[in-house]
Amino acid sequence: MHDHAKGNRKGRAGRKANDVKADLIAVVVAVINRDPCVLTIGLEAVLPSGPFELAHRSLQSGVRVWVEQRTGQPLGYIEQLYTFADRDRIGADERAISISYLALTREEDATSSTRRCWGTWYDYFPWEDHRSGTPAMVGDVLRPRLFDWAHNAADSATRLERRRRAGVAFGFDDRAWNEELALQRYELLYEAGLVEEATRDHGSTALVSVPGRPMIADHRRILATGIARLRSKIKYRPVVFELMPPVFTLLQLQRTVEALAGRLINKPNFRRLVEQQELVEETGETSVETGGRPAKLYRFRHAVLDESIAAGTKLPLARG
Amino acid sequence: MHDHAKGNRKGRAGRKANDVKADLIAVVVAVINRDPCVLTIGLEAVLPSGPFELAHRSLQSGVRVWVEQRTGQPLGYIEQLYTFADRDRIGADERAISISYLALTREEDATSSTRRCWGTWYDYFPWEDHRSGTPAMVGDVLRPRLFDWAHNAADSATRLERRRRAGVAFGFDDRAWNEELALQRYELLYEAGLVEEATRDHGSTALVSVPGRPMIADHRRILATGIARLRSKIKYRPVVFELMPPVFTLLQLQRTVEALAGRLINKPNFRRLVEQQELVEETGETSVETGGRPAKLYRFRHAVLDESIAAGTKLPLARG
DNA sequence: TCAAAAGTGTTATCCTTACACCCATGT
DNA sequence: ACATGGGTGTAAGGATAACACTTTTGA
Repeated sequence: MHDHAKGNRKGRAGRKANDVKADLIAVVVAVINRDPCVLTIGLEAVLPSGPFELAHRSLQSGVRVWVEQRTGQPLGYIEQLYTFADRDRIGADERAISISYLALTREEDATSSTRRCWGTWYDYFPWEDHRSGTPAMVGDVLRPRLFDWAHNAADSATRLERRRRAGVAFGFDDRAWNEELALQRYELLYEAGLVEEATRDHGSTALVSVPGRPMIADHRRILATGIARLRSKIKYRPVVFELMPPVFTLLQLQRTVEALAGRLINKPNFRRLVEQQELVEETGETSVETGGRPAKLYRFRHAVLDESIAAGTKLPLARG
Repeated sequence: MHDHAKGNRKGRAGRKANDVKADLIAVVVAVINRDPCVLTIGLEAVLPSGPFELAHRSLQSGVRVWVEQRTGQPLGYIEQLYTFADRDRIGADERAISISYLALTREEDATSSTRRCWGTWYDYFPWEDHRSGTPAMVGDVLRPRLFDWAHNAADSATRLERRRRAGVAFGFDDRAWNEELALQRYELLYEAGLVEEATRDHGSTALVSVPGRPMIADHRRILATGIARLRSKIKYRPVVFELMPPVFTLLQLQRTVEALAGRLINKPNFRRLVEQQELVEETGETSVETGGRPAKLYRFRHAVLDESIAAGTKLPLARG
């Protein structure tokens, strides 16, 4: 969708002062060995990207071209994440716009090219993995640092506000952890000056950063946006299957969802959920896997993509 | 969010062949007299828009500037909708990118400027208003035309596929109507050549269009995107209040939601839903309105924006 | 007195949640 | 035997949906 033509545009004059550079940038995700991985290029923490060019048929196909050229990784599902503009740079006569995309794929080729570099996203966001309980660093490091930050605010209204925001984002003060708030958490840490990018951007070096690998420019924020979007999307649209092999067991499926969500889920209930929504069908085969009773193998029912597009109604409609 | 700076960019060379023009374009919504209205400029069916300029602090502030300059309408809530590129135009050496936004506001000023022009969005999408039952045109016009289109497909697989897509989008064949599919419906009609924009874009004049006012360029598709987004969003985020006066009755609130959703909702259940989620609080006053018993007046509890950010969990978490 | 809108209650049903428990295989 | 993972059952609690009914005003 969003790919058919725009009509009836007035002819344009030549390039003008307000023209901008448009960059395409991709968060490419695969789950490898129960770890949610993101594709970076070279040895640096850099997301694959490139300029949008005349030759590209559309923005999406531009993303495909760049990623496949630079990493050799073919992409499956793609969706747009967000578009943002550079902040003014003094003396610059041009600005750049970044259009970010989320892409899902499978790493099948064991021959990991040097161009292709997969890394767990929890290297960048160690506070996001709650599969073995809340990480110690959340209580030991983030909580005191964030509370300090709150406490150092100028007025008491701001102090309370910061406390509350930290509490909501990280589940302090008896609040529940919400895995979908990945972006808010990163932005809060940035605002509090607790990630390297913040001190780097502002030229200050005062605060010691919190654990978690930084990325170039604002790539870590884009990655956080992708994680948040994916964690929210798996709940109402069957996108997980883009990350699965053609045939899989229900536990493999569960582990994949757990990897993305960063939390453990209840096995019996998860199975019922999947079966009840008729997302999968048995292949008839069973797997001869590591340890335990052989598991039935399933495949994704591609038909569900057509069928319902799950209503998702929350409105109490009349005379139903 | 998404407004802090990008760091460490390499210096850029001067303008290059791949630079593009970036347009900002806004779907500005208000509900006036129980009708969901969209802001257009002049007498034409044109959404307010303008180029992104060096002077703008960010994309969002650029949208605010343009809309307020062109229409005098102050904007409240704003969110990004989608970014897309023009299709190649033969011989063009430049392309344009459109970044579209959804904005919510209230029309308070009864002195409707000539610059400001509000029109029901159901003028553009008459098939979307199901508040008085399914519009006759859906069964009388759209259904036969879409079935013809399906029937005229080259192969039988495509015929079936088209039938199914039409059925899902418009609720044919005993399917339920889903108000969130506004964009799919428009795109289906475009693909079937049943809206003016389609024949205009392809230079053909063969088919007679279906009722519904066309817009310039692809503005109608952008509007459909905004409608779909808003219809989906009101279900899980309290954005309706951006469209309400500071103080209102529960029935006014219900009518506003109904206007947006294009369907009637059940009064008692709606009230419970609102009260249960503690979205509003009584002002203590009652309204002396048109006909019937005086209604309690409510105001939005802005606190809810902070509090929960409603989990929206669909995963069966373990040992919760 | 009636129309119109405000507001309350009650029930059946479904979905989610939380457990408890048994099955099949390899070592 | 037991560890590991596969797989089923069930009962409590909450949310939703459907509908019936009472209250308060103005014309």
